[in-house]
Amino acid sequence: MAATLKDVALAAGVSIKTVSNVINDYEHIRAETKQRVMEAISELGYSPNLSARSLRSGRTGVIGLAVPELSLSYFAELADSIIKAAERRGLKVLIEQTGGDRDHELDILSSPRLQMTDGLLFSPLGMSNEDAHHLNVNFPLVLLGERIFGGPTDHVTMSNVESARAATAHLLSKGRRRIAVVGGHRGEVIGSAGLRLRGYQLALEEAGIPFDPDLVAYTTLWHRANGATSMRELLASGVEFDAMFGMNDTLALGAMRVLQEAGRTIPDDVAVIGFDDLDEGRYSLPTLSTIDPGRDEIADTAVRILQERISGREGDVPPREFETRFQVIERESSALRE
Amino acid sequence: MAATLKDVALAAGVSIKTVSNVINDYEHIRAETKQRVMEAISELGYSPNLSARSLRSGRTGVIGLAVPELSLSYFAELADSIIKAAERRGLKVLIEQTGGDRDHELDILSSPRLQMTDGLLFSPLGMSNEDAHHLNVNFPLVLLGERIFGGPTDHVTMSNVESARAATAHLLSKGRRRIAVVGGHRGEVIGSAGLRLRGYQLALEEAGIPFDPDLVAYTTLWHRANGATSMRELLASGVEFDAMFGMNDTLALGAMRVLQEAGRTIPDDVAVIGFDDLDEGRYSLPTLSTIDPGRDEIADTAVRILQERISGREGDVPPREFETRFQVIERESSALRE
DNA sequence: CGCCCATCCTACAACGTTGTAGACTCGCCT
DNA sequence: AGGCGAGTCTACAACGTTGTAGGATGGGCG
Repeated sequence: MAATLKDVALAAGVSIKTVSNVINDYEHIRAETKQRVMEAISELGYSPNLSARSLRSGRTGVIGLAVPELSLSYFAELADSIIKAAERRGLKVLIEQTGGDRDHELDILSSPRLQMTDGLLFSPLGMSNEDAHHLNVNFPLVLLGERIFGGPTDHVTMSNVESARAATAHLLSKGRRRIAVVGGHRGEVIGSAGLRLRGYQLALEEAGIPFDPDLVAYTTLWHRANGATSMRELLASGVEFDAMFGMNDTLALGAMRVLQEAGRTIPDDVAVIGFDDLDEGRYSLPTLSTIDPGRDEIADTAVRILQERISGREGDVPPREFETRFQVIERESSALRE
Repeated sequence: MAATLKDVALAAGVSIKTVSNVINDYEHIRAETKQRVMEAISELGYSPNLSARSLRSGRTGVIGLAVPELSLSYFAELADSIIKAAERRGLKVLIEQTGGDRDHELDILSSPRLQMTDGLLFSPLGMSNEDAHHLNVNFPLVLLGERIFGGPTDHVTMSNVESARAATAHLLSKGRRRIAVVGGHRGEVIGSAGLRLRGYQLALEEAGIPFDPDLVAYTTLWHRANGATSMRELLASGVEFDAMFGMNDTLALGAMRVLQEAGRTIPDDVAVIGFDDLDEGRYSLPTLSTIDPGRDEIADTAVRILQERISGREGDVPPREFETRFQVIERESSALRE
């Protein structure tokens, strides 16, 4: 059906290798020959068979991206950034959803299906630091996220502790002293929840405010529903607070909704800040203060170093850690006179 | 590096074709031989080279999905559903972002890069009905969305007219008579905006209410910002209305936010309904009434018929149109005594 | 004049897989 | 006994591409 090098070669009266050379911009070709080949190519509508090319070269030009779910806005926006970054580097992205499930994640690391790709950007949620050794795979892998640190691969992550500290400090700077936290994971030390909670505690410590465990609401997932439920629990518990730090924007928005239902005014009664800088927070009522974790920078760095590993130039460079710059974004939900 | 059939064959003391047969579950193999091969396979950690396989078979097991942007929640949730539907059928999904740009869209239809896939799910935004002939491509293609009707390919779409009519009828049933519309596209007949506006008009007609052009706010894109801007314009224009139909949830949420800023109570002053059933609308304040367009059904149907076309069993079946079932979902933003 | 080198092109093999054709062994039927 | 079909396995070619080795031509230089 589709034209091959052979067809073009026949039409142009040259060998297939010459056609291949034309396509690959080989230098030493007579202008006239080149022209003739080009004409044959466009006449036959030839375009190279990528499977064959990749069989020969060992490269597919495709990278895999494994995330929990695209319906979680954070990962949708991350995927968006990554696809754009990959496009700038001539790569395509194949997306795999793990559902945040550990078994599914481990599956992907060992699955042969992934061989249609040159490397993998991997953002686990179910795996924990003890699973780090599973990252020892024989294909290029760049780890994203906050579940595993010190693993055997390159790792790109946001500055969780620092930025959570800045978020908390921001609320403190508004005169708030009783800051609730929504989204903790019980017992977690490493992982977004653990790290961000640590940042929160550090900020309190700096301000000389004792940590009150009753102010922390724990959730399993970080969906809107969990934010809502957590906030209901906090309110029911009767604990007092004048601010809230949502471990991500989605949680914060879910919680904010419940706060308002309960008649609390934001930011006057409760000042709120989230984390992730989702587009959604720009149009909520009130607009949501947040941490911009530098998503584009994460995407760009991740794709760049994955490509470096794929090209093999860095063969024996030891695993590297990258932390991106963050920024506190003040919007209405925390806009109080300082 | 990686083991090949040859290595396995050598280790098991059989021909490579026998190994291939074992892998492909060929019937007539002695149990003992099979066992020996299996052992060699797991010992060497062999897994088939998909590029070679796809060169031989002409299939990659990957389908493409071209959408405007994943950061638009609707497309993120659509992609989520499609990836899941594809997984159920043993397919992987490669995602391409067009930015809703016509040139980029046309590019994809002619691009050789797509040859790493067996077929394409294509959701254009920039192309219009006059571009329909560009869909005449030599690879399996299933069209999604509302930009092009009657094109040369299979098409899966939601019931735009019917569901917009139902949405409008819902507001009418709440006693509302002046229903503003946010998200019109000037002059558009075909396309989500055109069709949904038509549904709106049909509902009015049925209720014997004259159509007032001043109630329609036009936008270019359907982002939150556009919903917000449109609503500001409507308010500034001084036109009176007691309800609003947002052509999608994102617009509705952006507009709702402005309405509330302006001191209007929802749903008492203005009843609101959107379109898409985004997760976000479940946790907004107030929660957003909407149309569930049957996203999972769209995804499932689209992947199914694409796979049918890929398998070629339907060689000469003419292009088919599929319309999914929709549902009106009433939430707080339109919850009035009837 | 003869040699060498650059230019331009070609033949062939190889990447790892699967389809095709066929070899060989049995047991069973005629 | 001979033939036939089913079961088991193998050799070979082919998918479309690119790397390698090398052939042919012509110009420059000793």
